[in-house]
Amino acid sequence: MFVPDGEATILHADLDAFYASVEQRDDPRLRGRPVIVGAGVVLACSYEAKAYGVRTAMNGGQAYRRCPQAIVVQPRMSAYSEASKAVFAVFENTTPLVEGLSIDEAFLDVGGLRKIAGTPLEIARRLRSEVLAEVGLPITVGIARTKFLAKVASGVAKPDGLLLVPPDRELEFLHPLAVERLWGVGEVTAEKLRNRGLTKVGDVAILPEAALVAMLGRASGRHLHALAHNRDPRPIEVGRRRRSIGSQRALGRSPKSAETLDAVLAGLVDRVTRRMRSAGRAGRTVTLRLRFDDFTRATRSHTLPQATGQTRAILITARSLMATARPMIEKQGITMVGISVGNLESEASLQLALPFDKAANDELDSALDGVRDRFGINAVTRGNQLGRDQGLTVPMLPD
DNA sequence: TCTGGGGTCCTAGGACCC
DNA sequence: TCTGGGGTCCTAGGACCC
Repeated sequence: MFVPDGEATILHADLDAFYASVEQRDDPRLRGRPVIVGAGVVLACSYEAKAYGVRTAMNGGQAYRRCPQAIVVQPRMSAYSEASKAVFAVFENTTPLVEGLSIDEAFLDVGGLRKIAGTPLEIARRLRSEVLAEVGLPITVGIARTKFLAKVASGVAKPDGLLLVPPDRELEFLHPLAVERLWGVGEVTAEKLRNRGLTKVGDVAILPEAALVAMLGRASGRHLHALAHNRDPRPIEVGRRRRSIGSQRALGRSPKSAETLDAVLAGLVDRVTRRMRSAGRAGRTVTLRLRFDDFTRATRSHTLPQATGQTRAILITARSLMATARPMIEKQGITMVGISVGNLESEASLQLALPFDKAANDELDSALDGVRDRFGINAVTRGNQLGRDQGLTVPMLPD
């Protein structure tokens, strides 16, 4: 039996049904009951709702048919972000080696803490009880020798679980699992594998790397081959920074005038640039994202010579991208518009190159407030089936 | 009433430079 | 007349994740 070097010292900590758990924590009437967070689409659902077949990203009508008695609540993003900060404080208190993956999950390396804090298993047990005691949320922890395996372990252990994969039993654990358990295998890849009779990780592990590369492309093939053989040398990366900041908005199916689209665009740019400035980031590449009636998508992007966080510069760029996309929009009917800014730099480097003109920017911000008021784009509400059935009107824009 | 909103990474072709 | 190889950046599209 192959026994890899090293010990299982990587923890993957993942909050269970995060948004829904925060709602149940804050409203005792929701505890023990099926809870759905989200308006037109399920952003999160409690395990009680999952038992009825409700899933994240399911549309509202479908969720309602599966679980009519579910309680639907509007998302409260600020509450989630606060809860996330509190949980990450517990992580940081456990070890300095924390790599955040998203609002509700992180890797922690607890190797080297044995003398002062105990074994990884002991540390994980304590972490779970501290998160519960201090933040009031259930959290699942997977422990393994690699990041990938720790994440698979927490996925298997959910909800409210703890699972350690001993280094001498890794393949025994991994190979019977469904390929969908592998990080990076979604619907499309799973279907390609299924078509060739590959449903378990062990099935994939039998194939030579070249066969997987031919099937899935170079990066995906190599990635999958490595994971199926349990190779994942990536260390914990502390202090990763975001590479883009964006905002998007669904528009419904009715036709949009050019003025309405421009107001929506201005609102999105305004929101994105405010977030950039408060994060102290500036960016060079502006991307316009569009979705059409038939759910096809398109992007148009432009890279500026200098990074900026100014509303005016980003808006001018966004407008010209929109102009190039005009014929497509008229032909296909637009249902979603988004703006994101990438190639981010920190604002400190920006200050050297391009002084920030606060007065001009504030002036533009207030002009944009006027645009928003005129078109009411932040006040738009659109009732939906779930909301109406609950006697609620669910706003499309929580802000 | 089918279809949020926030991200990451990879691929592939073309422009451009050396 | 024919004709390198390598590298970087930009743009557009696509898969995937939470």
